Amino acid sequence: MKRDQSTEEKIKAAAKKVFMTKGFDGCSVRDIAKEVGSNVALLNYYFRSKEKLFELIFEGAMSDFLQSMIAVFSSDLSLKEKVEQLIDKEFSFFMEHPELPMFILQSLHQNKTDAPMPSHFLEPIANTGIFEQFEQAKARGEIRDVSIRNVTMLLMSNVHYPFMSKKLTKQFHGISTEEFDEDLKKHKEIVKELITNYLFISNTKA
Amino acid sequence: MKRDQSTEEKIKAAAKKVFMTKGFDGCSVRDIAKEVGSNVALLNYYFRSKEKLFELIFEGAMSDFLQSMIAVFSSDLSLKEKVEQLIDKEFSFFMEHPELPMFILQSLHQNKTDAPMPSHFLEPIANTGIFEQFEQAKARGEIRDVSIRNVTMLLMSNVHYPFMSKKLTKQFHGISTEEFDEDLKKHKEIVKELITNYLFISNTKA
DNA sequence: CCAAAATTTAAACAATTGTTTAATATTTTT
DNA sequence: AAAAATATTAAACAATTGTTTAAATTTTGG
Repeated sequence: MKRDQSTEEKIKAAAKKVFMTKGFDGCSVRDIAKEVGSNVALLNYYFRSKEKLFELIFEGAMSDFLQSMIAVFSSDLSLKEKVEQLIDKEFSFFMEHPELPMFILQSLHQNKTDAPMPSHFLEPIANTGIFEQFEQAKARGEIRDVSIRNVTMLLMSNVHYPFMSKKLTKQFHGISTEEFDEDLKKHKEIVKELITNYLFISNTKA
Repeated sequence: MKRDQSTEEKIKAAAKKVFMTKGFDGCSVRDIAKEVGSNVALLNYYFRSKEKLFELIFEGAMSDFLQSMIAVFSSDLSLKEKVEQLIDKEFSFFMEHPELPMFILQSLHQNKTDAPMPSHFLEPIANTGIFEQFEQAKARGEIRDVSIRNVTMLLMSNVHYPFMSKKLTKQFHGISTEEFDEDLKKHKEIVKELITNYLFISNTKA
């Protein structure tokens, strides 16, 4: 029955590349077919429609997007160490996949996938016990009385946004990609210090 | 010659609305015409092409986007007051125009406008003297030895991102719009405290 | 090796895209 | 009020869109 896995995979890889850079509306199925080096009909043969193919790519991207968190949360580190590791790991992950945050947010923004986030995305995170660890640290007075939702917003803002704003930032300051990458590295360190200093009470003064 | 200003303005308003929500690729000129309640040919009569119309809307959006900063920077407040005011003003501005950050970053991301940012955008900001004020404060040891580029990245991340990530955040935490807006208000206060505490040396301890 | 199944292709489909043309309507100028 | 300029419309344009059809090719299983 199944002859060659690689064609289906080649299409997925091409679709990912094209969708990521141009967005769902910004490309045609022929753009993807050209990237594969093949025919348009082949895409529908394997994936039924452009929309179905996109949903597949999006789900994969969302999975990658959240996956990088889970490894950190699953470890048995202290909360502070987890926060620091999360920032480190997220930055190196997005350094490898800089288009990911924009792709995810843009796709959600334009209702390209209006279904609520499936529980199989969220449950693995909840299962790490990170939320309980957070509440316990709060109960012990180790961290500020701030909601985990606000900490999440803080973390995501500072970790995702820089990768989304590369063009704006470069133009705004008139800097090169190299200078921007330097700023990025420095930003990571600032964010780490900033957030741990804010969140962890006993450590506001070294 | 000019008979009625309102048609041209009506088209601009409709185009702004449609482009903002759907993006350049996500809408057709007929979508805009329908929003105006008129004909497709009329758009090209006034604006020559979809692309030209978009560039106009984009420039206006970018102008609004940067304008809200300039008022704050032009005042004769202290640097700390300016930072606090900037965060306040930016938040209330984006509360009124929540789609703006996503529209700007997405448009730049997809090279919908590849021209470098015109100097008439940047110069008004430089002319406020904010950069000099920053360097002087640094020389006097009032603030940390951190580049203004990194402070900018910090501010933009925390001010823009929350408005871009509304759908992701709501789905992630399974919360309502009202709850999200509450988080937003709290986020603003956190960011203000966080950044001033980090940046201004003498004020790390109240 | 041969038939059946799976894969790949080229071509066609109707619908939609941005733009233009040419005719009609409205306003302005004289 | 006549003429000129401006504004608005409907219709058509070729190109591109996502999808389907049907034929050709390749692979698989007996």
